[in-house]
Amino acid sequence: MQPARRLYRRESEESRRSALISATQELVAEGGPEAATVRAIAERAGVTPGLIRHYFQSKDELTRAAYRALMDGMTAKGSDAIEGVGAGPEERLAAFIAASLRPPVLDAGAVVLWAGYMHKVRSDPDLMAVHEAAYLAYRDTLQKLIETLPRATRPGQTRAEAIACNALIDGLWVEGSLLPVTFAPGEIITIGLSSVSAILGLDLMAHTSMLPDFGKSLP
Amino acid sequence: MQPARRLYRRESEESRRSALISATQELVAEGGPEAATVRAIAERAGVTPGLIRHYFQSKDELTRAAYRALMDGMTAKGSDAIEGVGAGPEERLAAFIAASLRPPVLDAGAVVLWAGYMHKVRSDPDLMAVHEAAYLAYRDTLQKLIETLPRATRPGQTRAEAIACNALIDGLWVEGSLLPVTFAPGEIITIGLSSVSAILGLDLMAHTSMLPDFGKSLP
DNA sequence: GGCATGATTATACACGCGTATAACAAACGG
DNA sequence: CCGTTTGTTATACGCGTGTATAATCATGCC
Repeated sequence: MQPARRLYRRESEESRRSALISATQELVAEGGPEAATVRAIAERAGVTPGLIRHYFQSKDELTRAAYRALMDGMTAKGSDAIEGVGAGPEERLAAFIAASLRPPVLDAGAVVLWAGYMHKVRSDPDLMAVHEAAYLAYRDTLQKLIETLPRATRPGQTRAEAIACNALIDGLWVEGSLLPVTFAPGEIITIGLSSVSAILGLDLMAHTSMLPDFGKSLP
Repeated sequence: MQPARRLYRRESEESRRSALISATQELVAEGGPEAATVRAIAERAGVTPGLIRHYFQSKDELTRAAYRALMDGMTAKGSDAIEGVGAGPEERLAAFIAASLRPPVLDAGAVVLWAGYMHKVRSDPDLMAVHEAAYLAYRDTLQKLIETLPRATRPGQTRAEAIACNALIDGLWVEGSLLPVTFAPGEIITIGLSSVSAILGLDLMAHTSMLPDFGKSLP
């Protein structure tokens, strides 16, 4: 009497791939890259290890797919934030910034996941291209939002401003996620909005009325 | 005739420990955390693997020591930058910022090293304390520099400004290191200085005359 | 200059990793 | 309802990992 062979259901290629990618992301976010072993990923995704090699040529390919999905998801969340919001340029910019500095984007797991892939990004040209595309897409969205503001600008000015605002948001994203205890609730968003305001020479804080979670949180 | 036993010299505990720590940092910077195996570290440090356990109770302890050394070194380089420079508050602040956005601090290896430890920082309370101390020390230096500026300030203002400037510098540090090709030489420093200027309401670019590598690099 | 000390090397072990391949069974067409 | 296909499981292999322990020899002391 040996243990019965495990029962299973056949599923679509798409659902299996996304389950494996999600499992990989979760494990890296929780325990760093070394926690995302083939066996752990399979268990998390509810399959046996061998199946990974049926959908991905190697573990490395799964890793790349997971990174691509991460970056796509993060830029998508930023774009979503400016979809439903009102037409005023300041409101749209404020919503975009706030969305990047609030869960689920502002999240320690996301930062650890992002950081865990960093060295692979530098050594793998394929991942480097993904990273660069995502970074430039985010920055470009930011720059376009900045260019719609009612201001007079010098040539080249908005590029520098977009780089600066992007860096500011990135830095707040990392620190706010890693040391949440150090900051009061909403403080990260407030600092982000007022600093971007200073860089661009306007007042985004006056356009936050329709932002969620923004009652009276200024420290 | 078997191969002769390897010759060696006895060295001080301090030199062996620092050699092992440096080897660890180099390997993580070059190939990520998984490249820093016990055997690779030993080879890089010019010893055999067993010696690591003679100076560190476990590989994990060596890892922690390497992270501590990294953070201490980075904050020290920032402090160094404001030592020799002139007494003007703006000049000192500008020198501090520029030093953080230039090699050897602005360096892809350093970013990869920093990122490689991130998940351990989150899971190990000891490393978390090191991270928090280093972050707050850096931010505090920044805040003190800001407070010496000739300006009128509201209570709590400089804290928020220090957080913002710190985040901006961090973001530029990461992006400038990871995508150096995307930026013109000196562009990162220029953007850092002018953005901090905007946040603080002054003009640091007028106080960069004694900065190295700052001839005519404004894009 | 021989001897004790312990820094350093050498060897071995158990374990987990990614990978390869064979056995099985769930779904589908006839 | 049987046969084929192929998604899925099961098993095994080789390798590299961190660790433990024994052997050795460089060094300082008397």
